[in-house]
Amino acid sequence: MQEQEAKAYFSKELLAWYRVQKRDLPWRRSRDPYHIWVSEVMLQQTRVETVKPYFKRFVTLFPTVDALAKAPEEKVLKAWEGLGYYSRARNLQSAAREVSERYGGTVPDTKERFSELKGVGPYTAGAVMSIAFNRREPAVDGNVMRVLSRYFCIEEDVAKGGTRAMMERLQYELIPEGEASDFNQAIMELGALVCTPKSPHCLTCPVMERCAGRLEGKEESLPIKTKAKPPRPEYRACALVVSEDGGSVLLRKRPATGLLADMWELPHVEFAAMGWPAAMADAAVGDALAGWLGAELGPEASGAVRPAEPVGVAEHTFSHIHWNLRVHRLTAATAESAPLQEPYRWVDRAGMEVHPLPNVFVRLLKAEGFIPA
DNA sequence: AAAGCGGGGCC
DNA sequence: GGCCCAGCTTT
Repeated sequence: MQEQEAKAYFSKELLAWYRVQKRDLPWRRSRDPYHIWVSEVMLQQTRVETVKPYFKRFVTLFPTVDALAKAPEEKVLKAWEGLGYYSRARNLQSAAREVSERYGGTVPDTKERFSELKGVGPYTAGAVMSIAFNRREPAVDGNVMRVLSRYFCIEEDVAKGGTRAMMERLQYELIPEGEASDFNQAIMELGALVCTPKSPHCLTCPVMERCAGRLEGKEESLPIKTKAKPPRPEYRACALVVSEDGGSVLLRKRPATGLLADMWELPHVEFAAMGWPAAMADAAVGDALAGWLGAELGPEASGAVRPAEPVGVAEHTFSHIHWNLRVHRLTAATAESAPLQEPYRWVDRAGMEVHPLPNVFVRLLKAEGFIPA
């Protein structure tokens, strides 16, 4: 049957190509399932080049499951700072604690057990089980969806759950006996290096001859995916409060759930939540922000917060929200005269090392000279 | 099934 | 400036 031949051809040629072309990546130098696991979590929605330095630093700081389990959460988040999707880090540490307690620090080697851990979904479970233990499990990510939808000319919407399940069955059939680790890495490698989202390099593709999408002239239009909604705008006033001696800045810790959970940030507030007009002039924003922050900090500090000057506008786009931050420098009484209560804290330059900040605030503090560029 | 959840690279 | 990406969790 022709389809069986197309499958056997795909598996054989892809594996041969991978043996020659595979990249030397930091996590491929380790056989430690924990290291493979860390790399797979970091690689969720994140490019290889971005992950490389984070991975090296992370496994140096936390070389074993037990080391990660014992570490303070702030240190883990700090090691993740700038990578985004911070729940990945918190879930990974939670899972490490589970493995440490229930399995004595040994990573489970079955998909059933491993999948019970926090932050481990179908992709990560399949990836770690196949790559680290050579188990025959599919691991369908964006690369695999793209490669399979093109090679087999699958025109179903890859955002649908049913399509994903079909891809998993297909990938499972394609895995040659005893070759799950290399084959799964090979198909992802092809997606990363050759079968790229835009302008795929078909002429150097090891399976071009029998690629149905290519033969139909659809390699650029596959995979078919429904578009994401545009992010909704949020207009916010943001306070850059530097202490009187210039050595500290006022930060606050975010709640343990939701956007940027457990991260630190400059205090800010949404215009709409305060009933402020979005088109408010700078002077009015400074006054309103000072009044709001004074109330936030409590009676002792109230009235001690005063507007200084507008700094400018910082913008930051998340996958679902677009922040427009009107940043103002403010002055405030410092620790001695007005003790702060949580979640607020004065943090000096050295203290920045233990306070994980989202990138938008790191950039802001660098631009204002508080963090060295 | 849809929405929430970051950030950077690429065209 | 828009689009895309080595996903998981919650609702």
